[in-house]
Amino acid sequence: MGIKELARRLNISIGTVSRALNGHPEVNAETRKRVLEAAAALGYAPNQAGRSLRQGTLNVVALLLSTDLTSKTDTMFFMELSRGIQDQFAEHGLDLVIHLNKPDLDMLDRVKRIVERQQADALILAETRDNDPRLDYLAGRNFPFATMGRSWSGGTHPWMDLDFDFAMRAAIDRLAGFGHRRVALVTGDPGYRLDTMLQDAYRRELTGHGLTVDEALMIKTDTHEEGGYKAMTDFLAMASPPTAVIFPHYRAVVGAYACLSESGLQPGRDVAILSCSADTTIAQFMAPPLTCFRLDLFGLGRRLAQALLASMPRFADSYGGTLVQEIWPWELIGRDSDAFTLV
Amino acid sequence: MGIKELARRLNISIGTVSRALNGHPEVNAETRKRVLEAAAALGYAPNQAGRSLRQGTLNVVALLLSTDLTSKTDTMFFMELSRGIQDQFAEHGLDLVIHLNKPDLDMLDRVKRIVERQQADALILAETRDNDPRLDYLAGRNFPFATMGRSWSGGTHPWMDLDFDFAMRAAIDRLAGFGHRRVALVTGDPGYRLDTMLQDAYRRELTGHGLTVDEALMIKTDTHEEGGYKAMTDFLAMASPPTAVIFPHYRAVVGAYACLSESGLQPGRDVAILSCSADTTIAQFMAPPLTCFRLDLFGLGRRLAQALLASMPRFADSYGGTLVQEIWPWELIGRDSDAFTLV
DNA sequence: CTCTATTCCGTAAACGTTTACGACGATAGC
DNA sequence: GCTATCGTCGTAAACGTTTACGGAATAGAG
Repeated sequence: MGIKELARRLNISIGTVSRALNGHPEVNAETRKRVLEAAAALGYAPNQAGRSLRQGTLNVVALLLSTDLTSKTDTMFFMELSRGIQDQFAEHGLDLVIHLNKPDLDMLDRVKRIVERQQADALILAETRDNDPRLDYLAGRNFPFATMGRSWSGGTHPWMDLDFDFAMRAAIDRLAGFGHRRVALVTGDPGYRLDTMLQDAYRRELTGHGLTVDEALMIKTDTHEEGGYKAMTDFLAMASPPTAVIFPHYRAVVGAYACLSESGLQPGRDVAILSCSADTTIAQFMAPPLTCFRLDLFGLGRRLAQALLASMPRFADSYGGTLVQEIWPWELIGRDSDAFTLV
Repeated sequence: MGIKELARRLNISIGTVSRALNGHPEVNAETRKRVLEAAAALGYAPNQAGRSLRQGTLNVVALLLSTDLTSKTDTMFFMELSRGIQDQFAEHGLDLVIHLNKPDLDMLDRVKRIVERQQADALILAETRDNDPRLDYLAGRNFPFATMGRSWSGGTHPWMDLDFDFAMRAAIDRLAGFGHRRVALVTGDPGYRLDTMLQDAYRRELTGHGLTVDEALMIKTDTHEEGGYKAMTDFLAMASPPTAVIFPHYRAVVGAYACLSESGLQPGRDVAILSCSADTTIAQFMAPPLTCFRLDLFGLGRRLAQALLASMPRFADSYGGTLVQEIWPWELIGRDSDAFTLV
């Protein structure tokens, strides 16, 4: 059922049929009605390959994630984010598809392949690194893209990010208010923009509160359960362990809880645990419930999609065409995991 | 940089260039070498739209998931599964892309769109229901697809599934061995094939062990943290609560743990908790560690991909062309959450 | 009635590939 | 020396759309 067959049955030229389907003005209202009805009745849907070939556009935007990421950090974050992105794209008939990159394949190669084979009209990248060759490549080819998370690379491209400065300030405010003076931070492997920003903000806020920065209290490790477990083990083995630990990634908290439980210690009584991650359902049901940050992931996804659309020539006029680089707000949700005053 | 431009620079016809790139035999070894080198040097990559239009194939297989699923159940399962699928597809130059369906869109409509607009060569579906119109539609259109999970619909299509009969037998064997006689089961909303199979197996194994089936001990609710919390609350409010509870979905366990903790009860001492879910890292780091099932998700993904490929005419000869409908094994990993003998 | 403007629609080219077909020269068989 | 075979390659059609262009019919203006 191509457009040719549809036109034949209607006894109309395929040019007119195409125009009718695509809402061009120069077609009689009566014939348009006939065409649309016939298309619906016969279940006609335009072939993407043909359309793409002609207009050089696919109506597909790809979100590239690594399976490494998805097995090591919070997958829920991206699922919710995707919902928002998709919602915004739907208004323009765009589809979002997720490409998962295998760990043995270089991310840059994967990006190149998507661009060169024209498998998407635009890209959304996450897991941005301090220096990220993927962004430089895309910027160099003038390929539309947006990132979740800042980077030093890529020049002026649209991005959305979270307010890590605020998060650290709120976190250390709270912990200092509870009387803590030895506050630790457990981040991921160096190189990710996210982690370096957290470290910087951590240092700044500590000194801002008149506390000394102890490098031994900054552990860089895997951001999943096992990393959290190991970090907590290391802390407990110290001569003077921290009284509070910030785990930006919530999955690390699960490991830390397990470690404490094995030692007969209890989060929220013996050690304060605080996370800078997005508030997932699980945080609320941990024992004790975890202090973390609530944000509107769906809205963030929508905004990220808007940022990208504003940078695409086809859609720029609908969005004012301005460059979007924004910090998305979130809010600290105090729960029991750190709610006790140090004596 | 189309093939035309490439041919022009080499002073060869585009036909020969195409043949050289695609490994056809009727091209001189010397010219093939020249073509391949030039293609690599100039960064030529075939345009997918053009290729698709001509051969009617995209080299893309879509995995369709609902965001409803991803926000309510175990996302890790599908991430790991995808790795395996992708690994197998890579051997044939196929790409896997994930389409997320918004809850307000009917899954069947989404399937239809992918098929009619030809956005993929084949489909992989999950979340199979007892009666699943998606499968009937695909089977009717003769569109290649495979499912993760059985169904009554769709006729003879390839699928992979988990051995729920074995899981229930192993679980109830173990719990009965610990002396339990009142074993509860918390499954998801009715309609999902997975849940009905679990319920059937549960009934069968209970009677097989000489235990009576108490319908009050079978709760159907949401399969995430909140559902687990509620179910456990209901159990505790009963006149004679169950001494053991099977939560097939591990996220529900998190809620159950929280509920028990609030009541001053401890899993693995006061109540036995056992899960039939795949063993994720988090299960191992819960307090106490969760008894559940270990399986090779990567291998399962590969096998699922093989099942699909065997049903696709293009690849059938590489796989013997036989129909694959298999039950994938898993193994019970006993941990502390249920490891105590009832007195 | 003529001229022009407008409305609507058909024709055909173009997008980038792959591939059936035929052509050409070289080699071999007789 | 004629034909048959083989290896290699160029030509052109085809895939399903969209759209620039031009033409026919109609309406409006004078």
